[in-house]
Amino acid sequence: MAAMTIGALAKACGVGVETVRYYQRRGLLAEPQRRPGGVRRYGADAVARLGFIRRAQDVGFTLDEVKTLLMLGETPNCRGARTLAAQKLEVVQARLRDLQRVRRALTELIERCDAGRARHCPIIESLARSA
Amino acid sequence: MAAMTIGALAKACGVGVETVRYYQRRGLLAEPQRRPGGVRRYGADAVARLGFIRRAQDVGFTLDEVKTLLMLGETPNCRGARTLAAQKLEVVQARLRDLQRVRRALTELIERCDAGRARHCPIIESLARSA
DNA sequence: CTAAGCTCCGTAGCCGGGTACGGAGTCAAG
DNA sequence: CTTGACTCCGTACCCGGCTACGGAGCTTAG
Repeated sequence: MAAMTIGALAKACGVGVETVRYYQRRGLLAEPQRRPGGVRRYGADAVARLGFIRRAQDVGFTLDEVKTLLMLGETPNCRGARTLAAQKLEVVQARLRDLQRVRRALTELIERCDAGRARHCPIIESLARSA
Repeated sequence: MAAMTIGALAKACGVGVETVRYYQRRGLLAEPQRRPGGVRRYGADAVARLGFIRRAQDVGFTLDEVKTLLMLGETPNCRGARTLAAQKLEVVQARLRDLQRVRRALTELIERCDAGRARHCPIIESLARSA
């Protein structure tokens, strides 16, 4: 049941083989035990850890931040993880504000275009004007 | 009044000299006239065009898309610009949805952390659980 | 035993949007 | 006429997160 090859682990977690090796190089996954011959053998713990990495990525942490979270998880330190999450939330909120501004701008461009009646393309004209 | 060097143009538009040269290589800015000696000389039209590029970038167009917009602007073709803007709006809206999901997730992590009383860090625990 | 298919490894390339380097030429002020 | 600031050019490098390559060696089904 345990003792999967790199390919089996990758498939179980929905990532590529190269990605697993890459995480190992980045220090996110520990070097596993090997069979004589050199082939990596993984257990259920590796599946869990890889899952952690993907979920942390999904909520917006970079691989370096995920690495920090993993270290924090080993020596439980809630303050560190909370700080990291709060910082990330700030970044996400700033990006949300930016994108909302962009959405408003694009919506207006398109509306002006659909209002028709302009001699020149209102999208081009809008971008050509400063401020 | 006109006839600025690359440095003056860059400063006027708030970009770096290398950026102007880069836009030229990318075909976003036309190669300008040169003084004997080879120094580029720019007029007010270059300032306008560079401003167009920055504004279009600000609303989320990639440099390749900006290039397309600029071409559309020369042979006014409203349909092309409208299509590009509508596609970009779709992408922006999708990204907004993603980020809102991330914000919710992070907010929940932090709230759970602040609720206290857990034996282990709830942020780490949350990421460690699948689904 | 063989052949398919997985795994090993290091290194290089991809995307987008620049930034940095470095040696040579040019230009304007003092 | 010198000095210092600016410009010229091509090329290489940066970020993050993979993905591809290629020539080995290992493993397993038939």
